[in-house]
Parts: sequence; structure tokens; C-alpha cells
Amino acid sequence: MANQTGVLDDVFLALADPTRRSVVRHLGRGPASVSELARGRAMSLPSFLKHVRTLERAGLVSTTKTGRVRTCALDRERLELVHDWLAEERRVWEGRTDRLEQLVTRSTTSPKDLP
Amino acid sequence: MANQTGVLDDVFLALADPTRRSVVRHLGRGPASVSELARGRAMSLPSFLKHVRTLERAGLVSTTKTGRVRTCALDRERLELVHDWLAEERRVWEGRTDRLEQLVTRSTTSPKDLP
DNA sequence: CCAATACTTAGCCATATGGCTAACCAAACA
DNA sequence: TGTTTGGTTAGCCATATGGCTAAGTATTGG
Repeated sequence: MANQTGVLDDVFLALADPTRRSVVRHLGRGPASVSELARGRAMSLPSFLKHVRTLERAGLVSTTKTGRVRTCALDRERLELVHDWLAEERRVWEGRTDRLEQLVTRSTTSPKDLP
Repeated sequence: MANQTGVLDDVFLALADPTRRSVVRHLGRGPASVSELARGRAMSLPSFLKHVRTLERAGLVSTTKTGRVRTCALDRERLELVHDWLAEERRVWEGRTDRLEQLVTRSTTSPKDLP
């Protein structure tokens, strides 16, 4: 149940684009509005909006609208999903298939979300 | 320069599909032939081959042909690229933008390619 | 109230993706 | 020699992606 494949599909797909990775990078420094994120990009606003929607669909970004401004924020937890996937792969290489170890290994880099 | 965006595009795109992630998982246990990898999948051989090609294009898998058999192997280095990208993001969250630290942190998981 | 700002919706278009079948090598058996 | 076996090529097709423009809606500032 840990790996809903659909979610990973969306997450990896969302990250497979330089514009979107750049947005993730930007939001890493803190929340920002859509037009703020779009500034300086050689792209129309509607086109850029699609990228934001893709990031939202992947759950990497959450947005809220206040007045006429939509503010975007990064969801770090979703990015940790990538880390978890990678960690699982490493476990396979190393021949350790025991799932319990997953939670332990995870805490070495970010000791926050142990359910 | 560390982030050739094109490569990350291809790597993330390659991982954005359950079939291909499953191949990566399989190859994590060791090399395998194409038909071996295709076995049990609800998909024609040509269709499956395309996935292998996509993984090759991303550099995640390398293949060699001996006789009539094409053997595929995982390139773990390329997967570390994902880890490196993620690590960079984390550094941004934590406000540490100094690039030197990148090389140090990286060596915790794979102390190989320090240019 | 008017105008500028900040999205948003609704198309349109070219290309890419992911699947298929049919047909075609070439190596390995029997 | 003839037949599997393992892969490959060449199309075809439906849908998705990533870009655009034009024309909306809804706040906000003057």
C-alpha cells in the first residue's frame, strides 16, 4: 500500500520538466504567487498556469486563492516520496528486502514524518 | 553546470511509468535479458521494447547484445542523479545555498565522481 | 465608476507517448 | 535443413503534453 503507483507516476512526470523543477526550486525558498513565479519566464501566463496545475495534480504544490492572488506552496512531503522510492531501490541492490528498515533509513535525512 | 537539465528531464520522464519503474526494480537484483524482463507483462514485445529504449535514453539502463540475446543492466549512477537533485532541493529549504557543501553531503551515499 | 491587475477559460495546434499488428532478421536447436 | 526463439523495424492509432491567442471574470487602486 506504500506505493500507490499513480502518485509516483504524477510526481515523476511533474518533475520531468525544467520549468516545473525550477518552480519547485523557487518554492523551496518560500511560498509565492503565480505571477511572481511566472516572472522572467519566456512563456505566456496560461501556458505557465498549466505547469502549476501539473504540480498541483502531483501533490507537489498546494495553492490557495486570496482576493485575486493565488499563492503556491511546496509540499515537501511529496518530494520525500521520491526519496523513499530511491531508498527502496537501494535496499534492493543491497539485497535487503525487509520493509521495516525503510522507516529507520528514512530518518537519517529528515527526522520529521514518522507515522 | 551540475544540472544538465536535459538529462534530468529524461531520467524523471523514464521513471514516470510503472512498467519502467518495475524494470528498474527488477534490474536492481541484477542484469536480465529483454524477454526475461518482459515475461508476465500484459504487453506486446515491441511495446515493451520501447520502454527499455526510454530507460536507455535516460541512461538508467545500458544494454549489450550477445548472440541473439540483449542483456540489460541498471546504471545506479544515473539514479544517484535523482538523489543529488533532491539533496539540492533540501539545501534550498534549509537556506544553505553554498555549493561546496553539495560535494560533501553527496559523499555520504556515493563517494565517486567529485570533479 | 473606471482602469489596471491577476488570473482563468476555451479553444487551436504540433509533437510526443504508449499501445497495437504484421513482417522481418539472425542465432540456436533438433 | 528447417523451426523455434529472441529481438527488431515499420507502420498505425488514440490520447496526452506543452505551447499559443483571444476573450473572459473578479479584485483592487485611483
